[in-house]
Amino acid sequence: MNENEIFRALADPTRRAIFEKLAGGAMNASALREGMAISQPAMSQHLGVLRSARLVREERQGRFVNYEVDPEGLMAMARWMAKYRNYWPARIDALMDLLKDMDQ
Amino acid sequence: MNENEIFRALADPTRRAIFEKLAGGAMNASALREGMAISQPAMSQHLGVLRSARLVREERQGRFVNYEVDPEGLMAMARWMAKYRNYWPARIDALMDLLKDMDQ
DNA sequence: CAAACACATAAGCATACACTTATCTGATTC
DNA sequence: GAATCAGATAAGTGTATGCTTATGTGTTTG
Repeated sequence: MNENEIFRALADPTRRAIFEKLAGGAMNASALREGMAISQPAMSQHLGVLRSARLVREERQGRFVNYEVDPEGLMAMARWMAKYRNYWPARIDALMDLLKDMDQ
Repeated sequence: MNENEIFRALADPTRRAIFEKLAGGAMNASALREGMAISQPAMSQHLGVLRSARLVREERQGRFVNYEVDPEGLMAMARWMAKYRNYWPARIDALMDLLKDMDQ
């Protein structure tokens, strides 16, 4: 699927920090920049990468663009992990089985 | 933690292919190369990256080195995902709670 | 409608990364 | 112990990537 984009997106620590911040609540790009020592274009580019990986989604609100976590990316990651559930400790194995069920 | 190494390691499609192959059963580096159009040094370098991310572990056997999936890397990934369990669909949420319990 | 604002895109640059071709290390076998 | 084999390491190279400084696009406000 788009595993490649997902793992590539998360391979960058700045993008993981952005994602983590968004996980704390939806925010626009300017608000995300606060306390992050990152230029406006860089933020925009990072958000673009996260968005095309479906880890994040946007919603225009006037002249602001609100960003929030998109569960789709996390789901795709879980589906990838589910393939290797035989390598999980026994207690986790049951969890992954359920995950697999969702794999419609 | 070593999330950085993990996501970086998995960002490369060749390394994911190697990991997937190892998930099918332990193998030495030469066996891994079969049908993979990859040079011996490239394979060795990829295995080095996967190993330092703890996605894979090795065991010397004579002049061969046997590689296998190391559950530690997958666990670390799951722990990362668990942080965002509030963004998972309800049914998955319960799974992630249990996962979090393992987080000793 | 002009200025200001939020954000995206363009273009250029320095570094990281995946590959290559040697070469080295360590183990086995004749 | 010399040749061979499995694998690691070294060094070099092209491309991807994350950044920068402009500049562009769309929206709001005076």
